[in-house]
Amino acid sequence: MKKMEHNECMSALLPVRDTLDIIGGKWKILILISIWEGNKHFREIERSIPKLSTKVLSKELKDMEENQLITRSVLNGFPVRTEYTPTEHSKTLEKVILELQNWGTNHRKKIFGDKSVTNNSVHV
Amino acid sequence: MKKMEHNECMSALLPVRDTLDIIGGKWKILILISIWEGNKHFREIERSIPKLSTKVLSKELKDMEENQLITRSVLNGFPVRTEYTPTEHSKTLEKVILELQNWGTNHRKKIFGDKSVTNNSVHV
DNA sequence: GTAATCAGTTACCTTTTGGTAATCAGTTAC
DNA sequence: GTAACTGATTACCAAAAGGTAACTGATTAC
Repeated sequence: MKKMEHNECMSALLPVRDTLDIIGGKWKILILISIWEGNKHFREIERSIPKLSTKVLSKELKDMEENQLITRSVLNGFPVRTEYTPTEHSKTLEKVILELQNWGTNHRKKIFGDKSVTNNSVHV
Repeated sequence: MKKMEHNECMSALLPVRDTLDIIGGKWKILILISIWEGNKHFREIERSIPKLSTKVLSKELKDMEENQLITRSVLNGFPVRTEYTPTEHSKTLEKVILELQNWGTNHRKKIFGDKSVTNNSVHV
């Protein structure tokens, strides 16, 4: 594995910040996955994610469009419909998300799962 | 690559949330790397990261200790010193961080860089 | 005209996160 | 005893993120 270098201000971490800004927050990954799964329309996405409000969804979709994770197109018709579709670029996030998921799973095991815990001095 | 499944509430994403909670925020990764690089003491870590305040550092170190990313030991002596050392478990984050870094770098290229610009015109 | 659907926006509020500055407590050097 | 270093904690603020609920506009169905 590549070794991480330490320069003046660890500017190698700027991209890390970027990524965290783009997929961080409470809803972004949820929304992205919902769209990946085939939900295309605003209300459809909204309904697929419990507790997500229209305001937040609206804002997140804008961010995600800016970051080229989705494209938005308006279909003129009966009740006007918008269609959100994932970009190819968005697919490159799958690997990142799986890595996060993986680590989280192992971390959970590490923290709670080991019943033969060797850690006597756990402080509250 | 493993396919992502969609269940009732996408509970497979709970671990993703965990991970983001643990390494998210403005300072956690910075602090972790500083410690990986060999900074052991409170002031040492503080000084290695510009703009980081004692209050925030103090809080983040506690969180990181709780999450078993570092261990804290107090050495009694002259001016009392504490020593923070990275755990083996923390090392497993390297892969995750590199993945985030990688994606961020490529994303930057995608968004700004398509003119064969490497990294000259990076805006902060 | 009334209701209902789609796709949002707006105003207002609460919670979380981060930042500033002062202070505390212990110890050494002068 | 006063300053300076260590490792913090506390009180007080400011900004960002997130939540609630009402409302706009357009169109279709009744």
